[in-house]
Amino acid sequence: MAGDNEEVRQAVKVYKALGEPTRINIALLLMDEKNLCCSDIGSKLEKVAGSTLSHHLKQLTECGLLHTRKDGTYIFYSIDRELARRYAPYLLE
Amino acid sequence: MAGDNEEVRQAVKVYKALGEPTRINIALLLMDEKNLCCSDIGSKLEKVAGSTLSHHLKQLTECGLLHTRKDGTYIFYSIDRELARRYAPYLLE
DNA sequence: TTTATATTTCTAAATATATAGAAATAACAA
DNA sequence: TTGTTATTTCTATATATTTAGAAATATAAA
Repeated sequence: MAGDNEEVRQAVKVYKALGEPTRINIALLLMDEKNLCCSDIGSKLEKVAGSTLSHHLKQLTECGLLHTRKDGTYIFYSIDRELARRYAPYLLE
Repeated sequence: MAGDNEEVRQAVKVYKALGEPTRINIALLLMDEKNLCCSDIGSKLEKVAGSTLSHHLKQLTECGLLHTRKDGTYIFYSIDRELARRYAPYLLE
């Protein structure tokens, strides 16, 4: 079927990542503020355990939607705007 | 948080619907061919039970991405291109 | 070194989803 | 009416996901 190619597989991953309230909110947060670390993000959401947050950030990163920059103990997350534009430009509004 | 509004809730539903291989393939099929019934779609996918297909079509319809038109025993499905353009213009490529 | 902070990994439990067989419903055809 | 086809709903099961506590890792600060 159509989806047996790499492109569609990535689209599925991206959409699966965005198809969950906490994660789409993380993406929306990062559209506004370009660099936030895990605990910044945690403080802007309501009551999420660190381990849960880490899990969500992993999914968003693994589908290619987030990039990371390590700085000391911190990891700063940012959106791949190119990819957002491609698959979900709705986020850019 | 940001996602506590209707718009974001619909985005989540749409992305959740598209974040699954069978369903994104159904959406892609319907981008090409404007009106297909349940069994047409089934014959273009590989081995899906009717009940499973029905379940997927329900999700795609409930998030607003598909419209239905009943004609006798058949139900014809079509994409809401407006909504696809809004949330996932990637489908239009 | 000891302590504190940021984040991840491990583990387990609760919940959700995908899947399909069987029975039900609906519309048409013979 | 009886039979046939299209689709859905019901039910159950297998699999995946979400969640978070606890332990582990990594870096920096005192």
